[in-house]
Amino acid sequence: MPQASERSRQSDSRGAKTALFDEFARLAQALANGRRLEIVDVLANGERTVERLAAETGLSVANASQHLQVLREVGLVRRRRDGTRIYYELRDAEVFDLWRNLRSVAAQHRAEVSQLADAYLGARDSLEPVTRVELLRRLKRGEDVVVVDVRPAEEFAAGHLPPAISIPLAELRRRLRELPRDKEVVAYCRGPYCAFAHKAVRMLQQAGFRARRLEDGLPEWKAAGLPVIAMAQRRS
Amino acid sequence: MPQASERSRQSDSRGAKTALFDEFARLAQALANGRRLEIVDVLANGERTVERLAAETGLSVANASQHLQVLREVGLVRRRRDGTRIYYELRDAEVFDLWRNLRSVAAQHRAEVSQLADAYLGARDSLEPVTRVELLRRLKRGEDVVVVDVRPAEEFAAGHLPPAISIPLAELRRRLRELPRDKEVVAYCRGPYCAFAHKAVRMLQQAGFRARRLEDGLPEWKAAGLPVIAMAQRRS
DNA sequence: CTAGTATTCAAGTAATCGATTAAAGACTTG
DNA sequence: CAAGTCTTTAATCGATTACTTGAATACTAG
Repeated sequence: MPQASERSRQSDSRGAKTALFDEFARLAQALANGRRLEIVDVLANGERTVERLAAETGLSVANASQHLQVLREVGLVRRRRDGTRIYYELRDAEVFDLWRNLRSVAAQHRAEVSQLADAYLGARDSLEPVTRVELLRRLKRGEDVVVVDVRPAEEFAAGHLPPAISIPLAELRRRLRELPRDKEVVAYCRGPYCAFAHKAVRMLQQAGFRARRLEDGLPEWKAAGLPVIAMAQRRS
Repeated sequence: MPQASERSRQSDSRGAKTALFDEFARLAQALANGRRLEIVDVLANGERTVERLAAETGLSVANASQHLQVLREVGLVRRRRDGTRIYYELRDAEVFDLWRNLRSVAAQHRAEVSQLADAYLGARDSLEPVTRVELLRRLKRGEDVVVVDVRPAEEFAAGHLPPAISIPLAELRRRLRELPRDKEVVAYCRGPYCAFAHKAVRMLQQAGFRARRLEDGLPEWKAAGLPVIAMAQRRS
């Protein structure tokens, strides 16, 4: 944006309008990077240190830190210090709404997105995912459903569905015996573009379980105003 | 984004995730420019030709066209041809939601935005704006309110509040006599970051009218599911 | 205070972006 | 089909972006 700074400096009416809309654009600019969006998607599940974010997104620590500065400058995330490490989190629920709105529009209007989603998440679900409403109804009726949170244990601790048990995807294979074969297993993770639950359901189905995926993840559940349980916070 | 294209080309799991989130980012990228956001804001009020958009945003026609291609490539706008000219419009209501969400987050978290908004729109309203709910209540009660749409006549024709009369800002000064002095005048335009209604209210107040601004514009009214009247379409 | 860990900053480089200008396309009208 | 209008494309150039590497900063523990 070559002239942007020049035009923004003006103070007449057009210049003021330009400057105002450039400011809105700066926010979009902060979201205009796939790695930053991955970071936002992870942070929607709870705060993280720079190092963990870097590990989860496959970025170098320095690079992750730089991305976090970009998000911080526009107010999308905030941080708190705990001893030598720094935890980042989304500024508030509206930031998550924005990310959800963005990906929703992208998914609706861009064929590329659903193709790439299939490529990443695996082919379409063999079974329809369970909707939030359906899950709630079945839980209330006392039907036989087991809800499994397959995210890392830390995220389960930061907040999870009330009836859920925690079996991180990495541990699922060796903890299959903890799951009942006479009930349906419903797995969830970080959201519709997180691969954990997809993988978990495939693994469970191959092992002979009746398993389905919750339509989306914990952040969406929380955003829908449904109850979430958090465990006692760990401070280093 | 130097490596983006390389990484996107991979087909392993990380590469697939990278490609997927890069695709989301492409949408944000399209919004990451102040001029394109101005275009979106105008288009929320109805379709426009390239030439008109260029005039309204102060861009050259070629430049406006290029921005429109960017928006079109990601599916934010679509176009229809009418003889020699081409009309662009927002793809659907969700695109407007996204823009609104973006500017809402920006306004909430960034002090710069409200400063720049004041600089562009003039100091804070001397009177609180009228909320949609309040206006509806007063209209239903038959209280004395006159609603004025101060946008260009074309936009009024494309859709307006049922009780509104059209007096484009440019004509307001010489059409003051059409407005009653014993009623309150409520002016609206394109939205909270459009200067028309602000200017109209200042002009009216200086001319001795009781005038206030509707809290935001027609697109938000429509998005709230409230009734909108459109006049017969003009085809070239 | 020193060593150690976590995070941020700074410099360098390849890729991308945005505006201008000029030329080419697309369609209508005579 | 030729002239005219509206729109798009191509080429160019300065500015910005993202990642890497290496060094600086901030804090804790001993």
